[in-house]
Amino acid sequence: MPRPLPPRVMASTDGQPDAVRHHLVDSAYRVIAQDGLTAATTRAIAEEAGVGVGTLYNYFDDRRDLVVAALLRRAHLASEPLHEMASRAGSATVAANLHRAAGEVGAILSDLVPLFAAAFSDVGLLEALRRAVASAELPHGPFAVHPLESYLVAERELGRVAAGADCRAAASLVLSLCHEGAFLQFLQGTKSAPREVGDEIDLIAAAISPPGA
Amino acid sequence: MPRPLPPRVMASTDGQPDAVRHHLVDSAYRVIAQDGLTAATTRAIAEEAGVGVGTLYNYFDDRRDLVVAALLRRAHLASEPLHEMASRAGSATVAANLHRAAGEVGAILSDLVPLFAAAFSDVGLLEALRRAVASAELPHGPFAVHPLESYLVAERELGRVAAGADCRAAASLVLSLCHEGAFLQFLQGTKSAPREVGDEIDLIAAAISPPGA
Amino acid sequence: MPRPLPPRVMASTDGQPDAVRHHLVDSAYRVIAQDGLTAATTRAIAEEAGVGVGTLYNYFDDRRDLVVAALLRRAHLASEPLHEMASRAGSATVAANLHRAAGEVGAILSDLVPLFAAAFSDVGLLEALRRAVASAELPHGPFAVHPLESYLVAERELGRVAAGADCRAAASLVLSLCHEGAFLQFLQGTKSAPREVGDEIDLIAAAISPPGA
Amino acid sequence: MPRPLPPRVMASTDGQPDAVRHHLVDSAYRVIAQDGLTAATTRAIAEEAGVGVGTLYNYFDDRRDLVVAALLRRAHLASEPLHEMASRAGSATVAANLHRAAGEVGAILSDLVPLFAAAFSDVGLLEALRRAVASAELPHGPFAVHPLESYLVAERELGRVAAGADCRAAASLVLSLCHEGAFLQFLQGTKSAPREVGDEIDLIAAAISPPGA
DNA sequence: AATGAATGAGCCTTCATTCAT
DNA sequence: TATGAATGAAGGCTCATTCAT
Repeated sequence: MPRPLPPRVMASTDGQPDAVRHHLVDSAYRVIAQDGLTAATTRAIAEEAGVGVGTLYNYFDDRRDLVVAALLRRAHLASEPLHEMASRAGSATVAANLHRAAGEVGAILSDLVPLFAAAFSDVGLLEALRRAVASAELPHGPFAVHPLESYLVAERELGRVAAGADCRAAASLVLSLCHEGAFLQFLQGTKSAPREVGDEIDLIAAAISPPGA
Repeated sequence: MPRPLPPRVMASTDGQPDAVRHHLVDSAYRVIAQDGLTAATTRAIAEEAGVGVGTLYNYFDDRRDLVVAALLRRAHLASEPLHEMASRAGSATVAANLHRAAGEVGAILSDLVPLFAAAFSDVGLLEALRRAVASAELPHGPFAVHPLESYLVAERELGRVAAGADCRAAASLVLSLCHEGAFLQFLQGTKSAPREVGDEIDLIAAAISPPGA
Repeated sequence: MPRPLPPRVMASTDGQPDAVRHHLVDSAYRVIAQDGLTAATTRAIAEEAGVGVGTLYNYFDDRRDLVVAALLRRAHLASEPLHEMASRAGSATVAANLHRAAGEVGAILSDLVPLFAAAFSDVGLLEALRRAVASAELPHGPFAVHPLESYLVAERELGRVAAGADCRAAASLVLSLCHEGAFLQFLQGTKSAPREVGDEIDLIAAAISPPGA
Repeated sequence: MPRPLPPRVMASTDGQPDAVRHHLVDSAYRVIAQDGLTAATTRAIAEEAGVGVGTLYNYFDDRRDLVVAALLRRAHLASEPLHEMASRAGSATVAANLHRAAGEVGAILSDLVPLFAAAFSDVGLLEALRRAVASAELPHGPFAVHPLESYLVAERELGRVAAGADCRAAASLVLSLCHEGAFLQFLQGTKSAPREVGDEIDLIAAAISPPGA
């Protein structure tokens, strides 16, 4: 007699399998984000989700599956806001927009880096993650280069970026900076001040500014 | 329960406590690098070292101690070559030197990033690592910024870098690039081609080149 | 990993959690009684119970919890028969009843003393035991003084014990005797003859007998 | 090259094998008394004794041997003062002397009971202890009955104890009382007040006092 | 298709004992 | 004969997974 899902879960998923999956994936993410991958036991995840342990196995083959799904879904959700970036072309100044973008990307990566980095501890998990990443993401380069590059290209078309500037490289540099910032901040402890990257952004902005500026 | 270390170990350590410690630390490193932190059980490390499990506890308080030592020692060893960088000022071209430096740093970080990132999965280990890092390393910024910055400053004094160039920011950008490259490469699998960062380095080199160049 | 408890266990517990708990507690008792606390490893207890090790942890927080429960439950069970003692007032002779009581208490303590004494070797266990004993038992003095004292008081009211006799002290002496007997017998080996305490009981009986007797 | 014993040990033993044995036995006792049998590891004992672990095995076959020796030697030492008891016959009052004896025996047993009781946790140790006890001690009854009985017999000869009194039984009762007191006090925690046994002693004293008293 | 008790492999750690020095 | 590093069996405990309900 398949008992129905508990009311609380039922309410937010309506029992739709996909919605339940998302609920479980989000619960897994929350546990990992809060207490680390090591603490993300099936029991902890089930508890966070408000379901029985066994239920997890009705939606995922095993714990690894669920964890990988949590990492990827989180990456997807987190990077969504980035896509509006191109629409800012022409407004404010290029340097200001890059600063702002760096802040936004930095916040996103502060979420993601610890998760993905943690996967480095488990070769099996890492391979599963690699397969998933290879098949679904990053077709042309590192995380989220695209939106930022698109923005710079748009600015170049507006003449606010030098005609010959390598927008891809510039975008890539900004992202690298954010990436490393997130990595180091987590390594040094969340309580430490976020890394200051203003000078580096300025340098990039200067490098691609049009000759007359 | 024979007294001396097994011949194989004896041969390479001569029974010197410090040499044995190093041997154990290196064994731990090899296991972690190859199979991930999760696989670095005391048994696996002892086996890799050719030693009984109990022996580990004659040299380290606990597994964490040993793992932290492995990470730090590796970081120390790996970053040593960087310090000759400043001596290259004036030779070849600045761009070429930066490309070369990026290659070297990239190789080093390919070693280190997976190790440190793996620690993100274990809150306790991470804290121990933070303490160790905070007390012994990185006094003025991210990993290894110093040698590269020193090199650029030297070049600036030689006039091969623009007088007003922000050497710190430039060095920091190069390192971020390498850092992210190492991270992504490991995420995508060691077999994948190392990330191409030439364009980004060129952009940086151009940004700091003296006006007339 | 079959779901239900193994048939043998299922048969005697019907799967009722409380019954299973009791089954485990009794198994723990048997191991401790037979082979000593040191031999009462989680594996040994699980084996005696016909259950997997992990199952123990579904019913108890840790080994100590289980052991304490075993000691207390045994004490409870063993001392139950004592409570009918008061009803013997007036029958037979006081001396005969004391002899009989000594025999019964002796048997009980032969069960209990080895268990509790064993706990003396483990400081942590002892403290847990102290807390349990302090909170749940022995409110007015040593183990089981009450029933015996009640009996003597009843006899005093019947005039078969001297009016001024200190029933508490007399009861306490009888119990001390039994206690030490159990201790020494266990120390000398179960096979040795139980200690002869007849003379001591006679002395006590004489001390409290009414003047005319 | 047999290094000599460390100076500190050498000083107090002069290197005499028997003195060294005693030193080790005493060290073992101190560890057991302070932290319990569980804490009496070979390392802890060796440390307390100021010698290397290996040295223990030059004087004892194994840890058990040493522990048994510690328990027995301590019992021997502790009960020595009791032997002067007989000389108190005729002085003060019998009751007072019994109270005093109870106090002294109680103190001794507070030392011994925890040690012997702890041995109950280890069947192997217990058997070794039984053999030792059987061969060397307690020929006629429980611990230290003899001195106390002798004292009472002497008093009887002086007429301060009833002619027909069973001195053995009376002595045995006093000892039982002390024994249980020590046991319970340890069970309830050293900090708890020592058990009050005055009334019981009075009862015994009254039981054996001469008719006219 | 939800559950959670049962399971046992496997983890980290301790410790009595040995033996080359 | 004193030493203490080396050893590995064994201990307590966790946790991914299964399956009867």
